[in-house]
Amino acid sequence: MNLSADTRSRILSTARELFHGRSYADVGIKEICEIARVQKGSFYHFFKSKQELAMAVIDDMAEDWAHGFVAEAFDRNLPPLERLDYLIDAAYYWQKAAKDLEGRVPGCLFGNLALEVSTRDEVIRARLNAVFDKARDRFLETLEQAVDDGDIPPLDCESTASAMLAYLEGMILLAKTRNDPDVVLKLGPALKTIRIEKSGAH
Amino acid sequence: MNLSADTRSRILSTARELFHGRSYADVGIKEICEIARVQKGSFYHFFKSKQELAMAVIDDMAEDWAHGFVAEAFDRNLPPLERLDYLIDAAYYWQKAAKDLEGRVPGCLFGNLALEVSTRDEVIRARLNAVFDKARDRFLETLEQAVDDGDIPPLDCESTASAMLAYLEGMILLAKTRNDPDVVLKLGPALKTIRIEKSGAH
DNA sequence: TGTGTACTTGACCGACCGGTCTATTTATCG
DNA sequence: CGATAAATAGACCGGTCGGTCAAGTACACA
Repeated sequence: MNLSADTRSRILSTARELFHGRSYADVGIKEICEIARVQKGSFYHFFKSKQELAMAVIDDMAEDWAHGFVAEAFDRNLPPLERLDYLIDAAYYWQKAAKDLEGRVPGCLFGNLALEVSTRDEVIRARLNAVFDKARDRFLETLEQAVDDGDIPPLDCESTASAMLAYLEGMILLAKTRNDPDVVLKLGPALKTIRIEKSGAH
Repeated sequence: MNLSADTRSRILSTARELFHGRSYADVGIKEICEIARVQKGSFYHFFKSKQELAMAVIDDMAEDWAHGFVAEAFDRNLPPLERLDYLIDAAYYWQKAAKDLEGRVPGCLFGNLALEVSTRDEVIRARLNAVFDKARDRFLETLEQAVDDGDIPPLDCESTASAMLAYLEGMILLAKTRNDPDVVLKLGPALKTIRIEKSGAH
């Protein structure tokens, strides 16, 4: 059980790194196995297909996110608007660290997979969609508290939360295309300016 | 010359549709040739590699963009802020039409390619970067005029222009992941709220 | 009419893809 | 110990990938 659990997690983390650093289609199972020092038979003992591996990778990373820097950034003890600053910082340092290490800004694994795979694989698309929904909920609760605290005038919290998520992904997309993590730092401040008014009151 | 030019453009438009609707890696040269009714030898007479085809597709679409709906949306005779509304509308109808036709929101070809390919292919990445730079310039001139006209208070036009581009791409990414073009419509209004202050005056 | 060039044809190539299969080793537990 | 199942090993499979090539056809201009 111990050894096998280790094998599985070695596959998982290797796949995660490779998918994130390159792309889903570009990384083959053979390569994953070689780097994880696992044989193909073992691989298919734990994952019945590449698609299932992708799902596991998504879940794994979503889990890490939820308990990692996202949890920190969206710390409820922080003033709501300050959380957004933390988030930008975290996103920046993450991309920066990856670039310093690998030479390339890898972007957001979820965004990458979404654009690469979601027209071709409905199952993966749905999973990514769920991850984005959870991320949006973090923005949502932050916005609601900010409104409650009087930090910002009332607005359509749900739409604005989605808009902020979109902006975050857009920034990272641009940073990846420019291969420059500083994009996140430079564009970050605009996150807090994003507003969608309540549809009733315009 | 006429016949061959037709062959080339048939390859180009077929590849464009397929790349946009699915992904770069998922579409093979064989399939492109079959749909374009062209033999492989002819294909390699016009394009010396799949990479070169991708470059041509990017240029082709960027050209169409520049003279198509982007030119209309960024019409200098329109009030600056109104142009942004046009842009959102155009983006929405485009995604909507594609979904009605194919059942899937295809997203933005440039964004799709950027996230799929830019960690692996420096040449394509650079080209996509140039396309984004041009798009940002459209936002830039719009913002500068809006400031000149007194429509909005002075701000860091360049950063804000990039931020708006990021937001546009982010919206489309989300719309694609949700497979719902309405996302663009719902999140569109926030585009105009995006602001990055001049770094001197904060 | 001959000749060079642009274009087309489609068979062919080695490499690699995701995935299968059988045999064998290792851990678990009575 | 013996039995059962979990895990590993790695050869193997059909199919597809991007790309090549030799042979042919169509058309320019002399």
